[in-house]
Amino acid sequence: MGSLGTRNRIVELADQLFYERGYEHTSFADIAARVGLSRGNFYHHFKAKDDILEAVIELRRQRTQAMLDGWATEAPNPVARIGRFIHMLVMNGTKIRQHGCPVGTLCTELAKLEHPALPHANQLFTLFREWLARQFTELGRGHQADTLAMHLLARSQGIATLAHAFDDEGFIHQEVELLLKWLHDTNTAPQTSQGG
Amino acid sequence: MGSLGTRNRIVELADQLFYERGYEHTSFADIAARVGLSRGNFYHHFKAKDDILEAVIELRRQRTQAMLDGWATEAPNPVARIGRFIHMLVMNGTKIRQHGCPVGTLCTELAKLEHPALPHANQLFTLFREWLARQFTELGRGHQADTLAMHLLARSQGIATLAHAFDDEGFIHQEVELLLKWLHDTNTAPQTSQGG
DNA sequence: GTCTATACCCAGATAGAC
DNA sequence: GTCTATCTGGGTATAGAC
Repeated sequence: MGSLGTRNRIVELADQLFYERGYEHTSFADIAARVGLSRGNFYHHFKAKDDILEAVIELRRQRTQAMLDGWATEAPNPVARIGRFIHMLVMNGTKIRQHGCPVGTLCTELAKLEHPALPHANQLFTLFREWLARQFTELGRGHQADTLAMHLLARSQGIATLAHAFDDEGFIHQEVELLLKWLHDTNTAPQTSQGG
Repeated sequence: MGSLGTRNRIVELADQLFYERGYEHTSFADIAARVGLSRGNFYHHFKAKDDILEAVIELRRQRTQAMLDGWATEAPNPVARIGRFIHMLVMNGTKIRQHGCPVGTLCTELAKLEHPALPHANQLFTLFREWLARQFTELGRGHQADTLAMHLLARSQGIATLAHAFDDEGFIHQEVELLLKWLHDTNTAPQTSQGG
């Protein structure tokens, strides 16, 4: 219990630091200081830095899955569920302005490092992609569900990147309105249109 | 001339390495090895790593400006000019798939590092933003030119991020088609619409 | 202008006492 | 399980010979 608690605390705080400062820029000393542990004691819980990264990604994966499951049960229909995804940009607006999208920034960094954990991190994107595609399929858009999912994912990524770079919250709201309009049009337009 | 040539070579190759591996992950040794210089000799040209970064950003700024100037003279009208911007995603598709957008990935990394060169790097975004806004203004969209510019910039960023993460070239082509359609619709739709 | 040698620091990682 | 002390490597940066 004590051990598990400490381990969980490490992963929790490493998760925050990796998001705020990036993976490479976060040192053991940084995490240890925030947890309140000595550096030496660290290796009792994790043999290597890569192991902490894997644990952090796994934590994010589980939380993302739980969030998507929650949306799937709370929201009454696919349009409302996709609306929850879009609304996430507003809900997390402050964090996004400060640190960008946690998924996008991590995957981009790991790709540049050619880090072996990259495929694991990309699963976070895939989780959203497949969940969104499932919603579009339920809307009768099965033949282009993945295309629509990728389109929405890309729009969200771009919004997060620019809101971060320009530290602009109003921009998020503008773009969220456009996305909701797109979602509506996509559902009422002829089935051959992909939106845009 | 010898000195200037070496300095330019350093900046040129540092530019490539920062794009491929990221700024923090690129060491002096990496650059020196690619240039064919000893580490010691490096400090004859640049006192600190930050100085190389500034020089790289300045190089990119000048090249971006020259590219935008070129588009402004080559393309006969604003729509064609904006089309050049969109087409950049296809032209640089291979690099984008491998390393992402050079502007977006640099700004995101420097933001996480809280690096003092971040405002300088953000100028690269601003260069595109203002150039695009000018094109929309010429199309009679002055009252929402900046909004449209930001929208297009965000779409491009998102496309680059996902093409990078999923290493997917077909996705770029799909999305470029949607962007061209959006550009067309934006020009024919009533002036109150912001596109989407 | 270019090199070798080296100082210096901080990171990841280990050993072993308590 | 936690600590201090320490090793090792790689990074930035400097000094000084050629």
